[in-house]
Amino acid sequence: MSKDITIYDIAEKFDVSASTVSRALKDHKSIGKKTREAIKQYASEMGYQVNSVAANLRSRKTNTFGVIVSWINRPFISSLISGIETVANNNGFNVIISQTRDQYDREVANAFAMFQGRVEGLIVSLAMESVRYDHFDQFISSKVPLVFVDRVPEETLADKVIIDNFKAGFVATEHLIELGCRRIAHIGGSQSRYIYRERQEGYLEALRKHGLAPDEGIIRHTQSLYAEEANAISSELLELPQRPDGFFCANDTSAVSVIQCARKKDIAVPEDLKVVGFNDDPVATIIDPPLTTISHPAIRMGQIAAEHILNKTASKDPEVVTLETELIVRQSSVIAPQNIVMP
Amino acid sequence: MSKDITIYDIAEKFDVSASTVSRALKDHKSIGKKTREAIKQYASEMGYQVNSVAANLRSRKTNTFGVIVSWINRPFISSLISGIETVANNNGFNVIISQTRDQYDREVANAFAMFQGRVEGLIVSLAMESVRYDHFDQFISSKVPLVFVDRVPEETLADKVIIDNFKAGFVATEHLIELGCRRIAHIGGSQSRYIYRERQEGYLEALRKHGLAPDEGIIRHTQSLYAEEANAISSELLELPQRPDGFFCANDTSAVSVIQCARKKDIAVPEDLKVVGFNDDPVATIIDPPLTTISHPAIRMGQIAAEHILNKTASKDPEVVTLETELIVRQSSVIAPQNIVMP
DNA sequence: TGCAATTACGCAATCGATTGTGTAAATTAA
DNA sequence: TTAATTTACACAATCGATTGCGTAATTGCA
Repeated sequence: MSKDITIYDIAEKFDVSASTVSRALKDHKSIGKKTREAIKQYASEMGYQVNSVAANLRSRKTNTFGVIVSWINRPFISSLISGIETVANNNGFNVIISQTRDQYDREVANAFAMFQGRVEGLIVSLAMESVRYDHFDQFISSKVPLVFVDRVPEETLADKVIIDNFKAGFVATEHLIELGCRRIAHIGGSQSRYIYRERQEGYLEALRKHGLAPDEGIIRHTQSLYAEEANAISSELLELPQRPDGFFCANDTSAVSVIQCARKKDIAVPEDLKVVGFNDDPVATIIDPPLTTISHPAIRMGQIAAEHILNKTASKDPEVVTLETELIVRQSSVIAPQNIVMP
Repeated sequence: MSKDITIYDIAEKFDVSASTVSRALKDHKSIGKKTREAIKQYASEMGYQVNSVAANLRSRKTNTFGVIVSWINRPFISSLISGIETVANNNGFNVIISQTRDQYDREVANAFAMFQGRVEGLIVSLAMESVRYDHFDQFISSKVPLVFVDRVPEETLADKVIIDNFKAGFVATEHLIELGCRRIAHIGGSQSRYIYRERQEGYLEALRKHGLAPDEGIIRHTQSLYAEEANAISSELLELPQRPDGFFCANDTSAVSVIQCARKKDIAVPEDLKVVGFNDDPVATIIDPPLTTISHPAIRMGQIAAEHILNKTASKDPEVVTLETELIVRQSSVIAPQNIVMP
């Protein structure tokens, strides 16, 4: 920031006061037409731009949203951010982003930095590790709009935009059962994250409904849902004497690992092993066979979260928005797929 | 932003001046030890946080970087941003992001918004459409550090962090030639983007070096390098009487399209058709056969760009940093791959 | 005890833009 | 022509934090 031109410079030029310039520039009617036009003309010639820092100080606003996510470079997250950015940008807001790398302490640090930065709204998808949420209390008590998305706390501390993870887990699992699977494994995420617990609960409920006994041995949890962990788990499970005939995975990355692992072991998918993932990442249509998975409306989720912040005027009770998902059936579960819209 | 506590509140409490509080809080030695400690103690109890807007106004700084990219939710871009964010965050800077959606007018609008927001540095990856760059002049003339990454203008208006696209295109194509391909098609990006022209030039140079005549009919350009366009092109080219025996694609998305299209037509990859992509997106290892491609150091590129901005003190001449890439050989080009490090 | 050297702070301007209130000058109405 | 309005703008405070300069009070030393 070098020596920019200010309203004082313009005021001096026209031998008027800064307040006149300020008003002229925003077409305030109390400024005479000639003066107004002359000032606007000159300002635009000189490339004047309001100093938003000064304006923000005066107005006590920042026009900025904060976003805290685990990693930006995950398909779901980057689409989420894309949705947030679109809405924010269309409404004159900036978006500042920080990554927790799934670490609790970074989440805390980032939350404080965002608060100090006086963001006018915060959108958060929790770190895998976090089990305490009091670093968000400052937003709530200061009435800064706060929206959790996707990886949300179980308690309703603030607005949430989510999907019905239980139902999705249930639908995915029932789909496998209806296709004849009787021994369905589950690769889940950290059970300290509500969404992964819910997906697992949905899975368990589907087993229960169909009279299948859950087997602790083939229900596994990973720290990160990364390929490495999923590879290790699937290669172990696929060597079991009683090998699973189905997998419900809490994300697509791990589902892809299962398929790749099965191929190495010459296990036919979907004939001998049916796999369902979660998210509908781009890889889902690339893997062979294409992955049956749960669609996850990332962009819309971001848009809705951003809109929630924009519309958050009165401090109403926390609101929970649940978006629809869909089971997208592809060849990793059946030979001739057909989409099933969730009721 | 509600009624936060300010240094004036604290000053009143201790019956000192605001300047004393300000100095005490930053351990200025000219403030007596007792006063200093008492003030700091009280400030932290009250949860005082400096109003960075006010501090920024006074210091004429914003501690903010701007980033302008085409789409956040592309693997390369989101990794780039991840790298930028990491460096910025570690140095106390915020990152604000905007998407051009590959539209020139949005790029212009975003550039002006960033300038008005007084970012202290701007990192840009050009929109596919942009052919004029004068909306960046304001940054240059105001000496706001400006770094172009990846999709850069041909002229060196400002710092650039790039890869050697010509060399990469050359290496990729020569790889195909050495494997016996004699009729190599190219799916390129918009030729108004320098990087895609360079990739194509490298491709052409490899053909030339090996005495192969380029065939305009199998050199195609897409607007977006999206799957749809690439599908149409590859399905057309693979129906040609003189069908190509190799494809060099300017990104992985289109290379994947080629492979999928070939499979539909029962063309064996790599036996009857060898394919090389660009970027090493996650899908490269998921597609079957895994895709031979050019590694693209997205995260490092982002880090370096951010570091450049941090270190930009004197207004030196524009600097160009060229990062190394690597041809990553996988089964889409040879049965038994082996990596080739580019010299 | 007297004077110089510290110590410990306060004052006031500054960073630009904004806005409520006040007031000359110009215009209108009577 | 004079009083009543309007018109068109200036003043000054405000948003919080920062900082150069100045000064009263305390301490040190001879």
